[in-house]
Amino acid sequence: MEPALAKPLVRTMSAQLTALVRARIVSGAYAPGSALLQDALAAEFGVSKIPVREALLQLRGEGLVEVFAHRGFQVRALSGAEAQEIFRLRLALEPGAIAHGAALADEAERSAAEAACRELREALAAGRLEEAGDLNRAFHLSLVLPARQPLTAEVLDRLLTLAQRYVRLHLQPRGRASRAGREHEALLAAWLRGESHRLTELARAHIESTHADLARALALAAP
Amino acid sequence: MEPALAKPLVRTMSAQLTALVRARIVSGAYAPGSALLQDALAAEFGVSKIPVREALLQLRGEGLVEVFAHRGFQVRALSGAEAQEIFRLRLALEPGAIAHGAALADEAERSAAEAACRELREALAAGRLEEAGDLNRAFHLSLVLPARQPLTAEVLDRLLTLAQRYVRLHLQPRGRASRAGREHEALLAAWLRGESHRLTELARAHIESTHADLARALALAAP
DNA sequence: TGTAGGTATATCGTATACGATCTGGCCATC
DNA sequence: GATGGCCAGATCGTATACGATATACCTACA
Repeated sequence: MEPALAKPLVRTMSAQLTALVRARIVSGAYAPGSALLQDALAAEFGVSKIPVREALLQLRGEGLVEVFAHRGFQVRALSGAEAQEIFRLRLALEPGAIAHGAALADEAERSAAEAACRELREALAAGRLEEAGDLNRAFHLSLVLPARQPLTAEVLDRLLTLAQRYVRLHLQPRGRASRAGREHEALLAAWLRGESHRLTELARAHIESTHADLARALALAAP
Repeated sequence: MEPALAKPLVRTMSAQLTALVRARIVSGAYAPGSALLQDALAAEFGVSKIPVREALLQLRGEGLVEVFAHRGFQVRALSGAEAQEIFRLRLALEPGAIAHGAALADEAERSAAEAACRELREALAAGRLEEAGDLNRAFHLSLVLPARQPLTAEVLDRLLTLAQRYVRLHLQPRGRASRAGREHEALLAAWLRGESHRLTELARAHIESTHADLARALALAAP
């Protein structure tokens, strides 16, 4: 994978296509359940089917795409049950990882986290909701990466990416953005101070409040 | 992915190759760090490079293979740090998932878990260590699958697969197998009785003891 | 009129072929 | 004698091409 950890492989077509198609799925440009035709995508991007297939298979591994042998690929459908799982898994992993990150962060990583928080705040203030999803993920990751646990970071990165499609659904509510913003500031402050216990508590509360907002939005949207 | 959840896709070459190469990596037939040449593998299996590439990319997503653009694939190296992470993640996820599974298992799933435990025990008793790794993973999964949390099951399946290469390293010690066997029996008994609290405790203890044995073996093996 | 079977078409999965990229060694230069 | 650039070989990544598979429609028949 590499939703955001992408260091290698950016020199190949399939890697670029992976990033592009992932962005379109996460942003909703490719709707849940819609078909992803290899020939059509290849023609659209001006490449052959092979890098397209490799990209789609990669995204299948990330849980964004579903594949049916000899019948094609489609964007994975959303479901309340999956959302439950994503947030349950994040609750189990993220608070601890953030606390670890706080304990081990060096100066560069600390200012990177501050920068990520600021960029997210500014994007929300400017109403750039399109960027907000990626910036939110980047901020959360910036708190985790200093823990130097690459496998944990990768799992969390995937979960954050999966969560994005759901979070998008309830970003509209007026109050949501400002509350999330306050929670982010508090989280960052405790992280910078290394208040381990308070930090895990804040992280837990933030994930839970996000999930609660989402559950409410889903309940309103779907009968 | 589908180390063991493989329902679809078994009708394609790349899916079969994925399973085959995965088995060879997990069993140690392809040693950590060794190169995986596309042309050589294609020739060996009598297919073209394309399904080979797809299989290797899939295994990269599972964390068993590493890829360097334009330089090829290799079996991922082992490291004590990664082992730490794997077991830390399992500790965070598996006890809860097993407890959920116990609460929701139907009759068929209960006997499937019993069967998986028995097969593992018999393989160990017969000294069939090659099969033991897969059977151990299957047993752990059989406790989790009834929770009907596919994403959680997939994450755990991947972690169990990653763990296999490390566990193999310390399966030799005489006492290990019998202690693991006792732990499995106790785990299964509590699971069947639905003793949620005791169950999570047993699961935690089992994962920790496996990890402790491994850490000791690694300390002995590597300076 | 409803259902089973066969055929056409679209799409997939893989083989073949080829240009692109990397590595290692040789030679020129400092 | 060490350093830096060039060349050859091997390997990779992708385009093209083709056989394989599934779906949908259409026909024949109960």
